Amino acid sequence: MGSTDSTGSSGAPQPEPREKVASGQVQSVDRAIELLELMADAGGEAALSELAASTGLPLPTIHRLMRTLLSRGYVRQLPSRRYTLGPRLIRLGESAGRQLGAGARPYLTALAAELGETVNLAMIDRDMAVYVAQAASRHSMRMFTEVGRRVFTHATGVGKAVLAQLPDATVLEIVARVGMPAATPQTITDPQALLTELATIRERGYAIDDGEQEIGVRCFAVEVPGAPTPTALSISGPSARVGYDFAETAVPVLHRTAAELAKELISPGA
Amino acid sequence: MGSTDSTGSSGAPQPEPREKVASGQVQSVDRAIELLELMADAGGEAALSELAASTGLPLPTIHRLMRTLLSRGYVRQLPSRRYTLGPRLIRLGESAGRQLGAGARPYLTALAAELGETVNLAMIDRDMAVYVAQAASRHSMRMFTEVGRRVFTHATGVGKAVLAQLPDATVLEIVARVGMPAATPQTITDPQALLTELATIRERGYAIDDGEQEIGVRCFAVEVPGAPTPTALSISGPSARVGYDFAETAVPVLHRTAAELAKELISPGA
DNA sequence: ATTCACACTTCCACTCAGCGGAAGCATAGG
DNA sequence: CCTATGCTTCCGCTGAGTGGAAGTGTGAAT
Repeated sequence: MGSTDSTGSSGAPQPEPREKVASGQVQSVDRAIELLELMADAGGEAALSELAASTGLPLPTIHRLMRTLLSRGYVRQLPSRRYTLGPRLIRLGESAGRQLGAGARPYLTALAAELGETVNLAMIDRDMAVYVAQAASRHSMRMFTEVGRRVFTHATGVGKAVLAQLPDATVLEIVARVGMPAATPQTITDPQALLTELATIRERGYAIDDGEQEIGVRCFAVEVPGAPTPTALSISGPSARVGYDFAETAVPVLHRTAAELAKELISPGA
Repeated sequence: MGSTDSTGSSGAPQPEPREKVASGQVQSVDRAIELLELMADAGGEAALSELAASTGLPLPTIHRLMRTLLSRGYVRQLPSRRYTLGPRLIRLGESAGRQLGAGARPYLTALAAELGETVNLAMIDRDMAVYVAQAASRHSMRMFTEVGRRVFTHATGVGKAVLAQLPDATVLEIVARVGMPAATPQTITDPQALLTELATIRERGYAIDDGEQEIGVRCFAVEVPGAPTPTALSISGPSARVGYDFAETAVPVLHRTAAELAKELISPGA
């Protein structure tokens, strides 16, 4: 992205660039996606008029787009005429998750088995980090997988490991957009402190999250080098079990696995 | 696919009705969705030219659509320039799943606890049944949830319970489109036999799947009456534990829960 | 029971977004 | 180095998409 901007200097009688769809893209598709996202933000349900209010688009336009989504099963319509996200999206999401976590799973499972703690793979999605695969340790078998969950980048191991792959300017843009809320007293909440931390991470070769996301949980994370989308691999567990000495064992294994994962992600099945 | 073929004979200058998008819908959105679906069918990954071949659309058109999806994170692009489904879809699918299984989960969990077997909620999606929520029994804790999985309607308890809510003509259309492959020797593979079975289900008030999907697994399923999309609730387990006498206990509870679910699905949180 | 108000849906003519043929680039293979 | 293949950009034409206005249904108020 970051395409047609910053060159607003010329005094040409520009007809107001605004926040239009980046050129070379399809307006109606972009709008349809915006509607889906809005519904997701609203908890998966919305009325037509609510969508109109949020987007500023005229009702007939939205209605037509929703009809299209409806016929494809991407949204459903309740008897109250309100819309909800549809069953077909589950399938797509599953497929995407499988694709992303595809070759990854065996590596993660092996890693979790070897180190005995929970392993996560996450990549950046807009301004957040999204978990795309997980191998749980036997200790904490959770009913609900974390896959699909989005977390702030500044407050998690994987998040910081991902940010460390980006230029500082981009990092600042991200935190400017989404902010840096504190999840715990340990969370980094200052942009400059974050940049310093990222420099340390690049130097050291791995990120540490020491109760910054959840008190009592420590996490070591490394980048997956050369992944198509900035990606990170982490291992985490209770501070009691996951001490700093644990890093000496874990980090080399993480790096090795990350390198293998990189190959797998770039040319699947190769 | 199968679009502009076979009718090469007539010399009439017919503007060719074809398999157009139903009127009042948005062509480009429909096409974008088709691309996503194709990618999912192809295992989550495809090259531009493959998509062109499958859809019959010209390359530039597809390229533009993919660019839009790309910028929204609905697809990613590998260094090989091939496309894969993107991380953002996971989030959407999660949200859709949460929405669909929303109020349902507590009911399912209670039901699973009360009856001690795995409970599933499924709804129809095109020509298949898709699981939208599950509460597993303690017996068989699976690593991978079944949520999102799509199954044939004719070979499963939930499937048949869903079909029983549809007119025979619609049922025949569905099986004509997707066929009736046998999952086990018990699977119903004849359309007429299926219609007879559905009549029995409507009469009896619940569906039985006796090893038709998987040998040794029995399942009782009831419709969720008045759901916006035809939906069914089932309980299933090994034939050894789930005998026919079990139905006497289970079915009334299933019916009661289904009725409660119906209310919940129609007006969430009410 | 009747009216009113609101929200959704359909209609239709204008027009600009989207389309796709053709030309331009990269990248892999010879 | 050259060729082949497949992706990407360009650009003028046009019909798909748009959105104002009118219609319809539903639920609340009187």
